[in-house]
Amino acid sequence: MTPASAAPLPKAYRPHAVEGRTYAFWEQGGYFQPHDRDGAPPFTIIMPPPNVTGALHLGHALTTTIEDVLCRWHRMLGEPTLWVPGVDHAGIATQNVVEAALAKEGLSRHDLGRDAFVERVWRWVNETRPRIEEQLRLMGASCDWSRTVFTLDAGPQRAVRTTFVNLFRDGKIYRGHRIINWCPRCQTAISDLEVDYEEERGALWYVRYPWADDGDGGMVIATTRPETIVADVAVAVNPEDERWRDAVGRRVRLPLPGIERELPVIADAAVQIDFGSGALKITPGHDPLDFEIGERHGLEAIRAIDWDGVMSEAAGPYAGLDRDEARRRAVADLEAAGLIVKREEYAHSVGHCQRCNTVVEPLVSDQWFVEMDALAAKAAQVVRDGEVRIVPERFTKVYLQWLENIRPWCISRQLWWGHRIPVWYCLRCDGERITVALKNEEAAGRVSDLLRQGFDEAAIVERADRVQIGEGVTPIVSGESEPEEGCGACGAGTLIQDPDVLDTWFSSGLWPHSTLGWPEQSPDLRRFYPTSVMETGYDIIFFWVARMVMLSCHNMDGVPPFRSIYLHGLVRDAGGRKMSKSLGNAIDPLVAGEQYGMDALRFTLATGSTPGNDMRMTDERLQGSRNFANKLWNGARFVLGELDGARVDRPDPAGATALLPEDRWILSRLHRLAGGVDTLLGDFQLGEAGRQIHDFLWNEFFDWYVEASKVRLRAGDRSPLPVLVHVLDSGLRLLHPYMPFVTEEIWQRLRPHLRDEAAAALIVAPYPRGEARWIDDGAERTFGALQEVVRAIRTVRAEKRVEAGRWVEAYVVADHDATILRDRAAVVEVLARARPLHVVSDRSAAPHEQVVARVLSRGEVVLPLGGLVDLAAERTRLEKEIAESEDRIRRIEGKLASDGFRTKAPAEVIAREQARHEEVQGRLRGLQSRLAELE
RNA sequence: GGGCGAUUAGCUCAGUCGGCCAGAGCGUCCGGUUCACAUCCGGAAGGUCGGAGGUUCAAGUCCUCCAUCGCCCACCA
Repeated sequence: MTPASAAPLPKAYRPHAVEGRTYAFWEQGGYFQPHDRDGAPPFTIIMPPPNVTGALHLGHALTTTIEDVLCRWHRMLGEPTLWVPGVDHAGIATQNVVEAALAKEGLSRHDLGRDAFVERVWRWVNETRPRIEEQLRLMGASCDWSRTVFTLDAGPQRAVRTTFVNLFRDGKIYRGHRIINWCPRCQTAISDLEVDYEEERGALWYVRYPWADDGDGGMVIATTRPETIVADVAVAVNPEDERWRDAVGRRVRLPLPGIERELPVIADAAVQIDFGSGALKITPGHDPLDFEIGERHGLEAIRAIDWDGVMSEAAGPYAGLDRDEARRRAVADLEAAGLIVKREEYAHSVGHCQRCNTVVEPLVSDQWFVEMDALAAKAAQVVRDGEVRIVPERFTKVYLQWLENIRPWCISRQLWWGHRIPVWYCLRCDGERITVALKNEEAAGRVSDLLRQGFDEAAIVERADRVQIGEGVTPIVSGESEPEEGCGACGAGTLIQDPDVLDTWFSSGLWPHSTLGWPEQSPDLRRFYPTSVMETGYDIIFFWVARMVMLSCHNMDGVPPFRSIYLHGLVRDAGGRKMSKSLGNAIDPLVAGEQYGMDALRFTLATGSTPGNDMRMTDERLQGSRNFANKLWNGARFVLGELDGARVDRPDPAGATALLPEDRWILSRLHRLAGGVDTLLGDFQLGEAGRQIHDFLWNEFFDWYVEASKVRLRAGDRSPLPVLVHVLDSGLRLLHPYMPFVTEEIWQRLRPHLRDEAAAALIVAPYPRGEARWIDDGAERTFGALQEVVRAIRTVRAEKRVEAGRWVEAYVVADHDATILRDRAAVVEVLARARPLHVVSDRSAAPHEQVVARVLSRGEVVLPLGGLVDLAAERTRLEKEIAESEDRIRRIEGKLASDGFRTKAPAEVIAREQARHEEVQGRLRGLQSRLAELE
């Protein structure tokens, strides 16, 4: 850190010269690590780990800013503060990026084989991960880098396996043959949450299914997916539906040519009577509702669409066609057969893969699931009981409703990048049902066949590239990398691991405890769990937040992972659109930081947002924040310049009488602010707190106190220095969480002037608390009167076009406030450029001719302006003000006269109204007598 | 189909136990080279707080309905 005596401060704040150096100073000082102080309870935030896939965007910047503000605040409050940084391996997203890179070389992941592909991803991750961490450093994130975690590190790996095994043994994880969402492009199952539904214009075809025993009639059935007719196994109607009562039990013929199948008509309450014709074709292989109905009625699920979205052998004449082409052909064939009764334009929502936007195909397959009911009940309970608080509160309802309607979570993904499922199968016991493709297409087939071809078991495991597990295979679940004892059933058979990996969110769900060492009972886990706040965007409340609560409660004996959940909104562009690379409207946080300074970016993000609401980011706002940093810099430059090497004591409340009114005023304002900020930050109202700090520093401290202090300083009186230094020091402390760089830089230069300052750095200097003994209503009122006089004179000057530099004589008629105005006349003179200032107690003591007067709330300002006075204009203005005052008095009197008000309003409010009444009355009298003079 | 949010000055937004004449930044207009700062200083104009009811002594704030925009959830064959 540059010593304070170094080069003089440049005229404008230069972020680049400060940020990197200051961050290094903090990091080397070890301030980012938690330090025990008097056994104070710790403050802990686990950072939502950014994906390794890319650069930080403004959403990350917002997260980082809010969490850093909270951490810096709590650190300055003296709490041992821990902010754990981390990075997420981001299964599908990362695999897609690396596969896209491979595709440019004309390769697929299968050309490389699993091991080589995973190695390639690791190489890429090792390049991008440091970049992301570097970006967090540039933002000023005060997180503990000695504890940084990657979701695929050994610790989290172990946490994932342990959780899987425990849930499996509890019967909460199981392998099931069920319908799932399948992305034909990503070639993997995805969970319900990873499907985005988009409204699409399509068609609803009404198709006649002829009776099996009577070719003329039949049932008319509406469908949006004629290509799935090939996989129909039944037709269902509602048991209450009178129209179809006689149909139940009969059979219809599958209407497409080339497939001979009769479909029983069944009754099921899930069928809606008022939709379409009331009859529903049942395709358990390709529709979730049909699958359920099929389960109830023991129907077969035919898979007519294959993993790649192409019709399978089961589709008969349509086999080999793409599903879209198959639809067109099916419609054409139905039309040709005269079986299309009608076609309606129809808008319905179609599921798309969140990652690649491909239309998702519901398919029946073998996947791993988590049974959620018990986990969800617990997660709901801790929120309902208030053990965990959600901010803003309205998201509580959203959270609870989701948990109450939860369904099993499909956690297996047919990817190579991620946490491998800790399950093995025996080649000897199950070799008839396991299919393996070996690397480089040496061979492929069932294990039993490969063994016959001469591959030994070890070679198959070693060279397995793709593995498919058939039905009925017995899983061997193990928390260790491989069960040493081998197959329990046959004793010694070679094992092959389940090829699937887990949904990324499974490992993310363990984050609050896996980062702290679980399943080890580590010192960090004991000390920092449960964490204090989970801060993230409302868009991942289900994906991540709810799952963290569920899995953490399960693993940590029912103790929820955090006390508060703070949800922020999305950052949008100037037009309110979501920022995205493809729209080209995304502001890169690092570019913004480069341009305006990181403090400016942070301040804009922190003060531009309110809890849970989206915000817009514009260059204008960034400029405003940059200007604020510069204002602070220059204000500090002034104070430091005046100090001239002096050391000062803090103002002493016991000696408060030695302080002048403006001193007591600014100190009172400061403590009022500090008290408010304390409350606001405790309630996660970062934006409001930041704005108040901004307004105090600029509009009160710099605009009024600093200007007022110049009166004494120029007269050689150094008595304002302790107040200037103290308020600047406190302001820097208050602002530090928001604008850490510029405040630390200034503070390091201010520190030598602070007598007995114990803190070595602002980042660990105590945060100001509002102290009641400094609150001074009298000083605030009297200085407020002084401000009113100054403003009145300034307004008159501006209206009358008095040259800015010219001094004018002024009279103030004052009664109550005469003392301060007389004592501090010099301040009024300088701020209003009015000299000499005569403070008189009666209007008659001020001149009447050729003057412009302003009636104040108490008293009057009179400026003898000679030829500038326009009597007619004065009269008009006075009449307008009189009318306003009279109107106001009428309203106040109406209120005071009301029985309801006098009997029901609090005494305090009544007193306030009465005082106001008197004040306006006084003002009105002043206005009237002034008008009378002009007549 | 259900739920949530937004609607306040020309623009972007604050306004969280209902209680001064509803605030800020930007923009606009007028005026400023005062030795911290033109990334600045002083002044001004500009709002029936989306609409209609209601509760209350008192409503931008609470309740009901409506309108427009946006979001989330849902097995819309």
